[in-house]
Amino acid sequence: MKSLIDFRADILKALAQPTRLKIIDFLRDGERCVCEIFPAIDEEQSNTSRHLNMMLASGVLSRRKEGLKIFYAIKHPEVLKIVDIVTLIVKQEISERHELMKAV
Amino acid sequence: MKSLIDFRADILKALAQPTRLKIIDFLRDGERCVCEIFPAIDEEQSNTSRHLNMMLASGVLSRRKEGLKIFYAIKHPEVLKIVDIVTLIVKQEISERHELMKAV
DNA sequence: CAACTGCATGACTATATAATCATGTAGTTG
DNA sequence: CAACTACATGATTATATAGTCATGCAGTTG
Repeated sequence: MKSLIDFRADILKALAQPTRLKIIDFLRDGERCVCEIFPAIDEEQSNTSRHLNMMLASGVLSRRKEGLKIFYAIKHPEVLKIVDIVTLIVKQEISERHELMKAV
Repeated sequence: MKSLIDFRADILKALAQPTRLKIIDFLRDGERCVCEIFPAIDEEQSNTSRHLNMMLASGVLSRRKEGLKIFYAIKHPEVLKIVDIVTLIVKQEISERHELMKAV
C-alpha cells in the first residue's frame, strides 16, 4: 500500500520532467486537446500521450472527451503555483552561480 | 547546455522521491549532520549521503563543515512551500478518490 | 602516528523511465 | 460501411535511478 509520502513523490515526479513541464506551461491558459498539445511542445504524439496519461494518473491533469478529441487540463491550480516557485528558485540559483563566476 | 526548463525539472526531481522527501521533512527545523539524518529517516548512511549530495548539486540543500561533521540545510525556504502545497493537493486527491469509493 | 569517526564514493544490481516505431481502437463522416 | 481522425498502447531500446556492500579519505583524538 502506498503511503502519503509516496503520493507526494508521485505528484512531484509528474512535474519533474522537461517534456511534462512544457505541457504544464502550455496548459496554463486552459484545456487543450492532444492534437494541439504535441505540436506545440514539439514532441511525438505517442510520447505526448504517455506523459499526459501519466499526469492524469497521478492527479495533476484532468481529462474531458468531446467527439474525437480529448481535452486535458490542469486539475489543481496549485500546480501552477509550484511551478512558479520553482522558477523563482532557479532564478536565484542562476544569479548566485553567476556571482561565483564573477568572483573568479 | 542546459535550458531553463531542465533546471526546473532538476529542482523538482530533487524533491520527487520518498527518501529525499523524508530528508526534507527532517530538515524543516534547521540544519542537521549526516549522522543525525540517516538514523532519523531509517536509511543506510551511504544511500543517505548520495541523496544529500544530489540535492546539494541541484541547489535544494546547502552544506556546512564543522570538524568531522557535515551539516546539511534547506537552502531555499520556498522548497518547504512547495512541499506544503503538494501535501494539500494530495489531501484533495485522496478525499476525492474517497468520494468515488462511496459512490459505488 | 595509530586508531577512530563521519562522510563520500566505486562497483554492482535491479528496476524505472523516456522515447520511438508500428499498430490498435473509439468515434466520426462521406 | 469504408475511409478517416484523434488518441492510446504494445514492443523495444537506451539511459537513469535507487539501493547495497565494501572501501576510501579527511579530519580528530589519544
